[in-house]
Amino acid sequence: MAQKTKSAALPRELTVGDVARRAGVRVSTLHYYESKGLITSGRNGGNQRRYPRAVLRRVAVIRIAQRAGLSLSEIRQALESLPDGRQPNRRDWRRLSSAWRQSLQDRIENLVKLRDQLESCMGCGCVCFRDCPLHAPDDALPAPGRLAGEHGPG
Amino acid sequence: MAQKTKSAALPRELTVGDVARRAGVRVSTLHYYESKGLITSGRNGGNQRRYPRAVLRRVAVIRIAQRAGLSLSEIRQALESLPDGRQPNRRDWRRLSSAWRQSLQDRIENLVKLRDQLESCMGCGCVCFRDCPLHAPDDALPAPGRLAGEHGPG
DNA sequence: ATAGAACCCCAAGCATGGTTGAGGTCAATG
DNA sequence: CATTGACCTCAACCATGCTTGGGGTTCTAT
Repeated sequence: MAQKTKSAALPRELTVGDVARRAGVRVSTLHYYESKGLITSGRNGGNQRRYPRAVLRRVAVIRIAQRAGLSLSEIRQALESLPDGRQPNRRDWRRLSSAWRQSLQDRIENLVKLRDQLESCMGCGCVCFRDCPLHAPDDALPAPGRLAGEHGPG
Repeated sequence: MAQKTKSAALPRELTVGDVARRAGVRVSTLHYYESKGLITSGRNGGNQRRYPRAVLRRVAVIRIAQRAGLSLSEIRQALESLPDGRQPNRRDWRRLSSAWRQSLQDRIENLVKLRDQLESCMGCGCVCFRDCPLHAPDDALPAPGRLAGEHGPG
């Protein structure tokens, strides 16, 4: 027996159930991430997934990146930039996080701009939104199926 | 003839095409908004939609709210709080914008927190994300089909 | 009067991010 | 050895926010 459902002492390999429980996601989500190339798994004799403990960090990082507003495909691309053979180290993660921090920063700046103009602009009596600083025709709307009031797309 | 495709002088009523052009959205989007109860339209003798000019502001407001991270159903609810008979005035819009500003503010604060913890946390060597301030198990992920890197369920 | 643009409605389709369920296998326990 | 829970795959489904297309009508210009 490798590990129990009720976590035994420091098992070497994790089952999907283990990972799901520890990472706080559903098994179906892990399957989904795998299908999208965000994580990978080994298989045991009976074709069941077995994960190294490092997958926990990986999943955590994926979730964090989602909260930062990245799509799964963006996250996948970023993760692909991690070293191939060896385990990612501190430096590797730090590199990723810097890039993400920047895009997060941009997002924040946009929202702050919006916030600061919101009241004056919606409160004003102007007829013509075309001249309004908030009227951004080609501008980025939330991508369908994403972000949220940091709420939770469904 | 009420108005031309190429805007004549201050037409009283707008066609869908007019609204689409002026508001910078597709006709299909206006149909969609109507189907979701975000806007309404009158009809002419031939069953074609006719809009008062006020719809322009309404659409603009919808777009702004989307950028602020609200879902269409949240926006619809907010718009329903507008006065029924008369045109919304400055005060009405201001009330809406205040509420939205607050939710936008919350969103921003969350993202800032995330940003400030991102580097230290992803860069750190900790094994256990469960103890990490970035590990927010039940926490709000972007709602599927929404927001985006201010990009696009979502 | 007639062509062509613009409009109508409806159903289906797309993308994202998952979840659910059916039908069947594997593994740990008594 | 049998049960039971965990796992497997695959297809279908859900929600959001639209877009596309088909078949038919109405407008506007000439």
